[in-house]
Formats: sequence, C-alpha cells, structure tokens
Amino acid sequence: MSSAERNQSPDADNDIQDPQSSDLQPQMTVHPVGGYSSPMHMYPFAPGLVPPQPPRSKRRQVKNACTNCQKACKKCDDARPCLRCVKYGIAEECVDSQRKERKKGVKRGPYKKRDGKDRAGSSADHVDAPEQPSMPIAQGVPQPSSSPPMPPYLAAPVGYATSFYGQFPAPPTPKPGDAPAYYPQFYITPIPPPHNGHSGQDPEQQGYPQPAQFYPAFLPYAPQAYGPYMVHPHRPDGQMPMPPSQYSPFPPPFPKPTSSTGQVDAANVNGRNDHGQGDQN
DNA sequence: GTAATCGGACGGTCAACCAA
DNA sequence: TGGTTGACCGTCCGATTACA
Repeated sequence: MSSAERNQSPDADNDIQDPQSSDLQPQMTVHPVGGYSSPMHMYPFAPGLVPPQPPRSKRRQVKNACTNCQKACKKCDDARPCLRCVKYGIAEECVDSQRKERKKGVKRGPYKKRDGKDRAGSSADHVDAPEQPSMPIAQGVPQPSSSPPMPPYLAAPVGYATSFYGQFPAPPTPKPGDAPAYYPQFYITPIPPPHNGHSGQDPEQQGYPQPAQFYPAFLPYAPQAYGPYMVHPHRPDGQMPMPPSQYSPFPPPFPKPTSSTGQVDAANVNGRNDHGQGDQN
C-alpha cells in the first residue's frame, strides 16, 4: 500500500482532543469524504451537499504521548490519564514520556533552491490551503462578526439546532508561552449505552459510540487539562483526582483481565517494549 | 474473532542557513 | 533579523502475527 493509499483510511487519526473526533462523536452518518483527521464523517450532508473529494487533511499528533501509548505505538491524547490508559485501568501509570534532547550543532549543506522559483514563493505558496475540508458551510449558522470565520466543520452540523452553537465567540488563538486558556466550549458528547461487547479490529475502539444509540449531551471542554470525555475535576494541575469510573461518562473501563485477579497486564497494555524509541538514549 | 506486535509513513519541532 | 529549509525525533496507522 502506498502512503497515499494509507492516508485514504477513513478512520485514521481520530484526534481525541479534537471535539470533532469521531472517537467521541456520535457517528450519525459515515461519509468517507473527510480528510485524514477531519471530522467530516460525523455529520450527514444534506441532499445535494455532498462535496467532491477534498484534499486529505493532515494527521494530528499529540505533543507528548504517555509512556503506555508510546510503548504500544497507539494513539494517545493530551489528557492525563489518557483515554487509552483509562480504558485499560492503568490511569495511575499514565505519565508523559520523556523526550530526548534534540541534537544541536548539526552542520548542514547549502540549501537547495526550488527550481526556477524565487525563495519567497518556496514554502509559502505551496503550503496547503488552510486545512479546511471542502465541506459546505452549514446553512444558517450565525457566526460572530467579530470572530474569525468559523470553519465549516466547527459550525453546527446540518440538521442540528443552530442555537447549540455559537454561544461563544471563537477562542483567542493562544500565543507561544501563553498558558492554556480555559475557554467555554460546548460540544456534543455521546452518552454511551451499556457496554455489551464490541466488534472491530482496533481495541481502541471498544465501547465507543454506536450510532443511533446516543443522546447528545453537552460538557464544557477545556483542552489540555482534561479530556473531553471527563468532567473537569477542579484540579489546577490537570490531574485526575477521581478514579476513572467516576469521571468518565463512558462506561467503566473494561480492561482485559489477564489473570485471576482481574488485573490488567501492564505489559499487554504497554505493548511492545522495544520498537526504536523505547531506548530513550 | 480478537488482541498484540511492529514496520514504517507521517507530523511537529527547531536550529542552521540565507536573503533582505 | 526574520523567513526558509531540512534533519531529527516522536506519534501512531494499519498490516501482520499470535492467541483464545
């Protein structure tokens, strides 16, 4: 499979911290028209509004995966404990991995000029168009005139009451070094059904929303400090003071017991112990 | 059928480079 | 001095393998 083909995977990269993430959104209608990490598949298009194939958006990564996800090479999220660790019942082991220091002083050869093009147009004009899926603007969505245009995928999905959205202007763009600002945002989060097994290859998908079984609910969402699947625990350090079963609106984690004690095998959760970066040299 | 493993594509960061 | 470039390093997709 080519890398381009790999990128066509409709379920690749469901960015957990992204409110649009299909991990956390009711999958009302699957439209494989979304970008790599776009939420485009979450909302139905009105008839006649199905857009042409947009360019794939980029996969988004967390800045720092937890040690467990890192070892398992699985998707992590910014919350601590991360969703995966919560699910496996190893929330207390969910800590940021250490990143090794970058090499400095590496000499570089002369820069290659873009053939026949001036430098000014080098990266700037080949930069992908703003990462906006070519999705039709949701009709009738009021956008605060003092705010930047709302990306279509942040607008109310077609068919949703527009009053659900736009209660707050877009959050200010944080500047480097700024502390993450809590900004009131609301998004639809699924209320899961009782867990009754799962299907699918990826264990990360276990217990995730099943279509047509969810009720929209609203939770305040503050990035970084806590994940969208949990309620703010009033911890300034962003750590979770409660056991997962108390804060997660999702079903209690259902780690696979590997022993008669019912304890999750941390090794299994962690996955491989090698795989390159594991050496942390 | 499900879970674990892992190769490698991809993304983000940032220091060296370079033109203005 | 600020923009550009590209190497480094981390993330995690998804195919493959192992297991129940």
